Amino acid sequence: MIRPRDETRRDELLAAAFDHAATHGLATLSLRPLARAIGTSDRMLVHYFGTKDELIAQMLDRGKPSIDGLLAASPDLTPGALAHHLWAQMTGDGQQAPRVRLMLEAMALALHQPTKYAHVAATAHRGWIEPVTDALARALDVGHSDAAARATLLVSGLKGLALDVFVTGDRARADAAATLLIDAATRGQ
Amino acid sequence: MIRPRDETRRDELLAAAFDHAATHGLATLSLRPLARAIGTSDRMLVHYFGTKDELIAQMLDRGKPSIDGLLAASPDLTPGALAHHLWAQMTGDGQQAPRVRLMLEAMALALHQPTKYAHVAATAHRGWIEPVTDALARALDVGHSDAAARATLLVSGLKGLALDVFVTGDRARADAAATLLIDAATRGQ
DNA sequence: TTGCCAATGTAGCAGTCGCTACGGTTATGA
DNA sequence: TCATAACCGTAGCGACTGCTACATTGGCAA
Repeated sequence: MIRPRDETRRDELLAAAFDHAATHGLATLSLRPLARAIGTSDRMLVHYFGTKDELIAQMLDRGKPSIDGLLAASPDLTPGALAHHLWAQMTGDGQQAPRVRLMLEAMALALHQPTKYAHVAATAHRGWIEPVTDALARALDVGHSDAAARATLLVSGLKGLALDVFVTGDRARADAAATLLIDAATRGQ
Repeated sequence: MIRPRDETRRDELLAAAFDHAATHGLATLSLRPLARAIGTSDRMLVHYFGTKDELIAQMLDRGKPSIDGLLAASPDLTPGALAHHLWAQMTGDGQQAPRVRLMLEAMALALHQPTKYAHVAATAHRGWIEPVTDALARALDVGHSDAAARATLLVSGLKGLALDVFVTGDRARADAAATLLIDAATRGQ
């Protein structure tokens, strides 16, 4: 190869595209407005990513590891405290909430466009379920299958509650439900 | 008025459009393919409904998944048994599942297109939360606020789990999580 | 230095979008 | 009966879609 690809520029564009999608949504995403917003052209997005679908797949893949940081950042907290922290991050004003919204949108779009979104949505979703399963299995000293059920209750249940709070804005009701859910998922035996 | 509007035809078209949207999704819905599929023309959809957005709003309003029927049909079941029945209906092959999927999609789309979907999504959502709150308050003899938290956990939590099972296909893990969730939501105090 | 190829701009293609203008047909209340 | 408005087909508008062809520039390796 005479001249290597500019991977740095590519990563910059992917990050900017992800941020844009996280705040503006996937369903209405189109190349020209996206490119204009992040300071490039549709021509270049196709140049770096091939197709729009490929760009979306790589964007969603990029947003996946965000839960590892949360789990690793506070290894000494109890599972319950960690889960409450997770819930606060999912529904708060930080940078996690837009990612959660993006994943929820991807999962919902996968319902009727499986070939386009199902794989990336499932991959991204498992990227949350599996680390939480491992963490719960360790912290609660339960079997893998029990831990998987608890992790599913935590991650998917909290996602449903997050959707509720995003749409209805009724935070108090959702907080109470989240507390019930976290108790159930982290209770011994 | 010389000739009255044909409300019958309008209702037929609305029902057919709803069925089509429930199986093919909202995000990619467009007038021409929809019209072709239900035996009319985009011209007539605009004639009867004014705009595409108005058609969508009326479709979602019409197709609110009806939990009332489920609650009224089996008034003698325990809340736990009712909730398991609800879970089976949401994720099964009956006619509730497509409606649930449509509502999930509408809620997800409302995240980033609030003016277009938020009202219908929130309305449909409250149409589930409130009856379940009342039913739980009666059956468990708990206060309204406690019942609201439990109802939220049930309805929104199960929606999150349903999204999980739709996307990952891992029904066993989701069923186990649903059982944990239902226990937590219906346990006495 | 030179030759290759990534990077990037400009135009444009074929298709779809929501929606409308126009005109003809049909049913119905007056 | 007849005027009027609903009904409905055909055609098309302007905007947008993902994507591509073509040309030019510029940096790196040989």
